[in-house]
Amino acid sequence: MENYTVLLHEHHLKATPQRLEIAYALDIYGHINIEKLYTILLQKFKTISLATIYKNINLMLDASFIQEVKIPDAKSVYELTKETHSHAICTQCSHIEDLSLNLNNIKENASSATQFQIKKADLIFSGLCKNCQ
Amino acid sequence: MENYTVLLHEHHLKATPQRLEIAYALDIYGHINIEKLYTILLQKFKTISLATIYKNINLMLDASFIQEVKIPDAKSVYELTKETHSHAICTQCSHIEDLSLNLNNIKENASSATQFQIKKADLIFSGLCKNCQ
DNA sequence: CTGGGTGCAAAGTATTTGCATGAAC
DNA sequence: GTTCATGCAAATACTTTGCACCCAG
Repeated sequence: MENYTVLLHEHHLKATPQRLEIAYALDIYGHINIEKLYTILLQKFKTISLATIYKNINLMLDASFIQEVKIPDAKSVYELTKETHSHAICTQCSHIEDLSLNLNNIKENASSATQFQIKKADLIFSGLCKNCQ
Repeated sequence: MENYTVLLHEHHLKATPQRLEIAYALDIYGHINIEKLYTILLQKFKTISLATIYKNINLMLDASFIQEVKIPDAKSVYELTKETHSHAICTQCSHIEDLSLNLNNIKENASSATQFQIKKADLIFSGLCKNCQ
C-alpha cells in the first residue's frame, strides 16, 4: 500500500494529514485499538485529540474504509478493509494474524441449519501463536 | 433447565434471588444484553441497581457460568454456558440463533496456516432470519 | 472560496468501586 | 456467626457533541 490519499478519496474522505497517518498506522500495524492509535498519532501531532480519532474512526467505518474486529476478552481493533478474511489472536501476546479460509461449505451448512440468508461470517480463533507456545 | 441454585453452586456462586433471576432470564431469552437484563430484573426487584447486574455478570463470566457473545454492530449479549456452538444473528430483527457446526476441519486449516495452537473458534453469521427475508 | 475537519471543552453513556446494610450458607 | 451480595452514591472510563477556527479541494 502506498497512496493513502487516493485510497481515502476513493472512499469519499478528504485526505487530511491526520487521516493519512491513521491509514498509515493501520497499514503498518495491521490491527490497532483506539488507545494505541491515539498514542501513535500523538507522536506526529502533538495536539491531536481523542475526539478526532473517534470521529475519523466512525467516518471511516461508515465509508467502509476500515473495519472493526471484535475480539474475545479485549478491546476492538480496526484494520484497513481488505478481502474477506478470518483472524487468529494469541491469548498470550495479543498478536493478531489474518488468514484466508474458504467458508463456503460452512456457510451453506449454517444456512440450511438456520434457514438464514447469510451475508457474512465472522470467524476468530483464539490460541497461542508460534512464539508463545 | 430448572435448578439454577444447584447450577450456581456448581460454579461456586451463592444462589441469591437476583442471581437466580439472572439465570432464569438468560435461560428463557437465550441471549440478553445488559440493558435488557436490567429491565427484566427491575420487574422482579424494584430496587435492583445496575451495579448489581454488572457485578454479577462479571462474576458469572469469571466462573464460566455464562459467556459473552460479541456481535457485529451491536452490544454484547450473554448466555448460559453450554456446549460449544456458533451463532447466527439477524441484521433486521436482532434475533440470535445457536447452531452446532463441526469446526474441526477449519480449525486444522487455521492451525496449519498460522502455526497457532488453537484453543477455540468463535464464529458468528450475520444475515436475515427466516421471518425477515 | 466553501465545505468539511480539527482541537478543545463539555456532555453523555457505560462500567466500576467503596461502603454500610443485609442475606446465604 | 462469617462470608459475601446488595443497593446506593460517587468515581472512573469510554464515546459523542458543539463550536470557533482552519485547511483540503
